[in-house]
Amino acid sequence: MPFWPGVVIATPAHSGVGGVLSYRSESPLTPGALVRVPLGSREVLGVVWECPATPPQGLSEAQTRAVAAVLDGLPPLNGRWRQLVKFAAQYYQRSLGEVALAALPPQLRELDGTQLARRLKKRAKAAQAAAATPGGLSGHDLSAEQTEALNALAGASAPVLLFGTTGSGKTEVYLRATQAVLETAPPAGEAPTQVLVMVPEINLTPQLEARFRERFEPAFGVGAVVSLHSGMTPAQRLASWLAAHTGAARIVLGTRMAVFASLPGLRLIVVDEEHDPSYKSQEGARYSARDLAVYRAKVESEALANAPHPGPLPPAGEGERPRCQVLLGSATPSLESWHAADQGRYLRLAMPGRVGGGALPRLRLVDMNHQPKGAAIAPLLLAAMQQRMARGEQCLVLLNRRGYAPVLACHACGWKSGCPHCSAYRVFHKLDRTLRCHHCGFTERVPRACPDCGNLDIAPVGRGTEQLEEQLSALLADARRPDGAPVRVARMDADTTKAKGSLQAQLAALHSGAVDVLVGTQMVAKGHDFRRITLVASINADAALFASDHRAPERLFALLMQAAGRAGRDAAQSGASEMWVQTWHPQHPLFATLKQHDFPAFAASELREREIAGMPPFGFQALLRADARTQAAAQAFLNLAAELAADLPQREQITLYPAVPLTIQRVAQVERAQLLVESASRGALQRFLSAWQPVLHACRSAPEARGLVRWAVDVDPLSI
DNA sequence: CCGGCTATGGTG
DNA sequence: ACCATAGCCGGT
Repeated sequence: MPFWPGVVIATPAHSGVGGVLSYRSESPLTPGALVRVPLGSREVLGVVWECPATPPQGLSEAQTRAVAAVLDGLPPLNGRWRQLVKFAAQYYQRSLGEVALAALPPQLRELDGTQLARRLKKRAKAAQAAAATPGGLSGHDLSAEQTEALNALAGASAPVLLFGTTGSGKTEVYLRATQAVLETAPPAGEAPTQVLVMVPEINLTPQLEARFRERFEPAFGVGAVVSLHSGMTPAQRLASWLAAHTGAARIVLGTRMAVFASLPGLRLIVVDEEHDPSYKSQEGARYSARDLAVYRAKVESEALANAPHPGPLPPAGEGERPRCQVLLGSATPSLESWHAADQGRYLRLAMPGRVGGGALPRLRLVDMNHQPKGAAIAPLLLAAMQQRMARGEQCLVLLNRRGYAPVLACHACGWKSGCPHCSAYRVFHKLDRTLRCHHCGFTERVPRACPDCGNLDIAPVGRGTEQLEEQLSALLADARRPDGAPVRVARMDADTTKAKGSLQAQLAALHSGAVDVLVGTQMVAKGHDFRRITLVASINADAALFASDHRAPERLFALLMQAAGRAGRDAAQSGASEMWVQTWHPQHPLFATLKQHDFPAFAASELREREIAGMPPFGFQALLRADARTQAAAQAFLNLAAELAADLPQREQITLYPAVPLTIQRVAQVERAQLLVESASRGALQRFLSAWQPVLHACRSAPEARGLVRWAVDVDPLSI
């Protein structure tokens, strides 16, 4: 008496109903079990989604093939995990199998049952060797604000938005909240309790991992804390994933991909810097790990593991403490989360003070209209920096542009260093004498003379971190530290940190005091704990003020706030810490709220504008993106898709905008275009997009779209 | 006339 | 997605 398991595999949506393929098996298989199944001429990894005892409709028994192997050494993926995957696939318009398989470590696809058994055995052995040594957890004193936040968190039934200023001790709150969860014994027969902590960038995992290990390994054993991100080797990723899946790992730290980790005992999800755009994936399923974290906590809290659709949450502050909580932390929350808190869907907890009572740096605006022409750094700012260094303090100088100059130009004929493959300029990198395209990677030696007219007078236009480093070194050549030594300027950006270990080395140099001035891109603004920095300067932030992207102001506010947070972390020095911002528009209202460190006022004003414009979080958006050999083909695909949407359900609640080229129209010889889809109703948008999907598949092979390379739907896009 | 590359189709 | 197959140019 055979069974007909429905299996999902890593294929796009058009194959089979919902992407579930039926196979045959002599014994019943548990949903969530991992299997190897034949597909055409090869064998692929799949996840059992259902296992009916009746044959699938419309298929004869002869048309179904037998499951090749069951990876029965592994416990099946539970119903809550499957519900998360199902939701993500539906919401972001991808196939179930694609999302499910992307959520599993890639190495799992290559292992057979025996190899897997060996890995699991190795894992179990390691876990035994690393058994916890009894003992308490070593923690510091908490501030009153931290204590209050933790108490409120303990009773919260809704997602919690921890609005804590830079230096307010959010990480300590995460650690204590984690501790409280891990110390709670699970009900008999249930998996050991687990916590997921997400950070926006791989760079930020090592220091966080160190803090969590230090705090929890003594009590929970080596191996209780694991990381999960794309920078790990396939073997490491598999090991971490298995540890999480089997419950051996109690804490998983990771980037956005970690939201899909199998965590059978999950009781708390922390999303640090929840506003960070890195949580939104930009390829494959374009999911928001922050939004999925909120959804996942809800699913994990459902009483029944296999409940098909989780119900609505009670209002914030009421009802039972959920089985799994979610804690979103930021000094400058996303407007989406802020609005959710305004509406009472999230519980907002504020920590406005800095640990140790230090003050936030004072904002000083430099009006660039009244500065000497061409000066990178205003004289007043330079003088302030010199004073700091004379006192043995450090300065951080932010410029969001790597390389020496964004363009190289010929003064005789007007040639510019354009990229032959992209509609963008190649950046001049002086150190290795190259022109590099930051979009497609195309790199060439800098030409000796203008390639068009042969003129030798080709010169950099604009300024990047390489040049700023050079200029600051020259300007500070005579500056001295208290010990009489010359001042040292260093640079930190993607170019100086890409070698393995170089970021750590640079951070160490800064901590040891070997560096006095650090020039860097936004990378330096993020999370790193700089102790002796008392002055932070932003050299050129204006571009973001007038960008057409409606999210530009909030990103600028977050960046400057975050950068400011690097200053004065050492309470002893914080009295006089300063944030300098050079701008051509000192009267811009953004700076008024920044000066007051008044994020709530900034958020309120941004939200008012969003509401008037029907923008998120008041309206809902999706993008249909197309890449093609020609711009015409890309737009033809989009226009056809729009035309053929005429009779789709919910069409009257949807606005389809005309197809337009992207700002950077061509990248790596591919022309790019997009079409904005808008609706006042999230549900209507969802139903429309689902119905549109088969139309889009059909448009793919339309003659006018000849040359189409690929297309994708981006739900809740970050930039439009 | 075979081989390599790109376009098209199918997978249970 | 991945793989297989069919269709178009170059060496011989």
